[in-house]
Amino acid sequence: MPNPSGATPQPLTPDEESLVRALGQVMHVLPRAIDADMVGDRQLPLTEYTALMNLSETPDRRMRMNELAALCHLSLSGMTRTIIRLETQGLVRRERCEEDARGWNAVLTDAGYARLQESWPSHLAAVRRRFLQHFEGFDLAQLARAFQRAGTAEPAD
Amino acid sequence: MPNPSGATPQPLTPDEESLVRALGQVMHVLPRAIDADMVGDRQLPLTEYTALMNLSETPDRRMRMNELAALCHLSLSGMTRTIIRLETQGLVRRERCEEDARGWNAVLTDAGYARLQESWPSHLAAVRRRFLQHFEGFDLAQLARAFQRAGTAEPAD
DNA sequence: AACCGGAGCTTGATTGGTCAAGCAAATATC
DNA sequence: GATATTTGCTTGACCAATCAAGCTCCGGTT
Repeated sequence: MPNPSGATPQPLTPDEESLVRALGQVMHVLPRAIDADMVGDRQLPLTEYTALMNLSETPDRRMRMNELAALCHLSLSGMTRTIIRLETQGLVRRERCEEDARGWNAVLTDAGYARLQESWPSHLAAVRRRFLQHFEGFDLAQLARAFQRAGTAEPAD
Repeated sequence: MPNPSGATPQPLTPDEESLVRALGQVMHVLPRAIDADMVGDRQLPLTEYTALMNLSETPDRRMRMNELAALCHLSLSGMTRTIIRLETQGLVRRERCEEDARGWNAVLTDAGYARLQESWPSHLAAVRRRFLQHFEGFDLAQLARAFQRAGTAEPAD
């Protein structure tokens, strides 16, 4: 706790304040909006989409639960549950891991791959329309680096 | 992704891609991190903090459920439940609205105000440390405007 | 003045996530 | 090589949010 008792810290400047508020709003609105676009379009909730996406980017369309969870920003148990949902839809199948019998691979099925192909354009369109569009003229790379820093759990200080 | 057959839309540029990914990470990590900082510090989860905050910014420390829900980016029922949690901690009290007997006001109690005073510095510090710090040198006002546009549910197109 | 239609809020059911405990396989230690 | 520890994943209990249905009250019609 950076502020030892007593003195109140410097408040935010108006610009800082509105940035923080706007980010709060975006964090709330954006996932729902993208989700809605996709559900309306190709019935894949964002979490499930992300899982399929990450699987598809792998050479043999399979990944260990641990790794997949990390890439999807999900807890391991959250991942288990997501994969179960996908499995019951036939979009993913689970196989025991050969070199470690404790481990499982989530494997993208052909149906899953097909579904992803269907969903991909509408996801992409939503991301552009809802987000990227508003950052034309910005230095995206610089912005991306700042967000990467902010997304890294522990600031070094 | 793996770009298959037919007329597929233009994929994202690498910079766009990393911005989107980084934003995804931030949206996941940041609320949890701030929440953790605060819980460790002054036991106020972010949602409840936001509610108290908004109440405190009002001239008479009270607000109708509807309005409060909107400001907290919460559904009305979500707001009801949050206020109930706060009420059982004695930080907020509910009063029937005078000019409309259907309505309720959430009212910040003295205890609530005190608790907010305690929490405020650590919240502020967390926001700075976890977020604002990484945007030094940026044009914050411009950035805020872009986020405001992105946070407005329907893009005009 | 009795009646609707709709507004303001709460409640019930469901969802999608978390954390903690459990189980089975792997690895380290003796 | 037997036992203890650790790892990988699942399961159970819980929690905070959502939506849809319900209740109460308002206000305009007639």
